[in-house]
Amino acid sequence: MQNRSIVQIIQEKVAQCLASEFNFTIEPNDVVVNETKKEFDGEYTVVIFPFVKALKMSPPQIGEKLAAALINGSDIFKNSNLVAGFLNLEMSDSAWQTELLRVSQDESFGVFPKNGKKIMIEFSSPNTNKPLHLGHVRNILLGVSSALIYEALGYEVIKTKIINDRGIAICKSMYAWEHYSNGETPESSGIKPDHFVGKYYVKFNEILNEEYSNWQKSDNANALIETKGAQAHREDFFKKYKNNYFNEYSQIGSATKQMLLDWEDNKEETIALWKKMNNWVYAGFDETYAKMGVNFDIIYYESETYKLGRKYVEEFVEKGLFYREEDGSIWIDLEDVNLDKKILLRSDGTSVYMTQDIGTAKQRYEDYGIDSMVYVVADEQNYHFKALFEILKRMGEPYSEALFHLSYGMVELPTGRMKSREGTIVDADDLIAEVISEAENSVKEKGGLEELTDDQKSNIYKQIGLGALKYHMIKVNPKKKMIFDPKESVDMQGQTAPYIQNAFVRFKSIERKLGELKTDIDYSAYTLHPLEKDLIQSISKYPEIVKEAGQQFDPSALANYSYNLAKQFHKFYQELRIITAESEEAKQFRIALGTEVAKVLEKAMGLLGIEMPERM
RNA sequence: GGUCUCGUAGCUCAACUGGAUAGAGCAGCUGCCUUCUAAGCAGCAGGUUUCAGGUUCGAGUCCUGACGGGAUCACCA
Repeated sequence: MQNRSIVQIIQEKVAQCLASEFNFTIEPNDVVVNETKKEFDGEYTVVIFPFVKALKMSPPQIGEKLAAALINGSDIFKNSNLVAGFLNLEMSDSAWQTELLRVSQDESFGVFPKNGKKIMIEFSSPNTNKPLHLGHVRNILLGVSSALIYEALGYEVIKTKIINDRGIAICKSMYAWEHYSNGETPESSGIKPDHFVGKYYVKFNEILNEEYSNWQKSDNANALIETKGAQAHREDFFKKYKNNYFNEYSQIGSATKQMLLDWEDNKEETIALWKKMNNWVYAGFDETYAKMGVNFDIIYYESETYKLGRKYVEEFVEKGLFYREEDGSIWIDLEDVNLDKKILLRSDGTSVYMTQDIGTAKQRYEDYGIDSMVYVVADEQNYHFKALFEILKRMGEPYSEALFHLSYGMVELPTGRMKSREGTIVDADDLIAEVISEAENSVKEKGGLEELTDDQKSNIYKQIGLGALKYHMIKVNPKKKMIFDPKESVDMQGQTAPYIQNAFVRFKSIERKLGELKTDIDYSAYTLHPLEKDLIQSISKYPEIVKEAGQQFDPSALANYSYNLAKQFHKFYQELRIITAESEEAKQFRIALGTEVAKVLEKAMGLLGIEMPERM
């Protein structure tokens, strides 16, 4: 990127005038320049209030003098008006022309120079016992777009996921498959392999539930109810007791736990089964990732990282940062920063979640020498990450000031939270298939693509359907929990990706009709329409939006920006002619303007992982 | 109960991080296709920003309290 934007120039002029007229020094960046509200004349507004105190003058006094100085001192201002403490500035046509030219000549507009820094972004991070669902989709979209945004900001980005491939959950699927599948495989059943494994996870729970409800009628259970005095609320009691039952009484529970022990002992056949089933899951996941356009630079497996933190914990006990309880367990006291005492190693010497995360963080730093690290994880883990970051800080890790938890709100349905028990989990593959087929219906109903090949058409269905889904999820500020209405996710009207894509497509359609372009038309004396100024103003601020989206880890800023730009373009398109414009200057100017709008739309949506079709 | 977090139109979301009369979309109602793709445009209607105080030139945004949701407080991950 090169040169200064029109806003930066205004800030500089204001700072200069404040210095020359009032002998007041201010950094140009600190001058507040807003877009002027529609009901006033002008395009940019300088807020005077902040200077009032320092200058000991009233807002009108400052405003009038400043306005006079600005307009006399430069030909970029055409006019001004002062309302209360707001100085509204009307920019000259030549200023807008210059701005459009600047944008169009900047090959890397909105792409910042390489800054030599490495950032690692962890997202997706699934368990291997069931397929991806709606919650993962939000996570993945945030991870992907954050990665793209940081690349545009000049970082070297390393995308990673850590797969939870071990533990009791996967053993459940393994157990159920071993005992109830009759050797069925994804190939033999024709089921997508991750769904296939998920099917056996469900199967396990069915069997467990059956076993449990039988047990509830047993003498054992009755005696237990008696001793706990829970006769009055039996059902409630059993609901809460399920985990205890699994650990203490259940037949398949103990068989599954044995499987986990065998796995830890590296028992050959258990490992073989584990690998077989996990590989099925990975094959399934990869299909889903491919459909969403996701890839990773490095994958970490918990089966490999779960032992990592232990030696550091021991090391820092010696340094006095952690302490050992009498039973041998190791802790850190974080109560002085409003967190609790956290356990870091169990009394039997085995690791907990926190131990692994400490080890993995150090491992990643050793692997890549990263400058910062982002964890895309739902906000239910806020507490955990606060504690983790505090611990790494106290350990004096060099990257500990550059850790960020991209904490996002849970996805809920209009009927409430998704519950596997109630079968309300929205499956990622189903959802993707549905939005694509909805896009297909919509295109066919509308017509106009008949001359394209089947491949081209199916590609367009994907671009529209996936665009709609991705946009629908990413337009919401990540921090907020979102209510996902499946009906609305396939909408193609209003604030949606297809609306934005359509603005792009409309201009592409014009481009195709233009034929050979005359490049020698001089439109520098052309008088701009207000709608054209609006568009230039919007395009101009695109780099700032990218920066903001990155700094705030908020891709929704780009989603909203894209929508507003598309909306302005649709209005422009509706009210002004391009090919049949009133003059050759107008035509050329509008083509130049439309070209830049289309480019920015494509870039902005690109940073959200959304593609633009040429036609739709 | 402790800690954190959220509360904006019937619904889903914005509001440039303290700036002007709080904006969009959906849903509802009116208009606009022999003219560059109507997945569009123009318009109507919809609000005491949960409530009560405070801070200041100025508060949806900051502080205090109340009410109402959510998350979390395991030798689970």
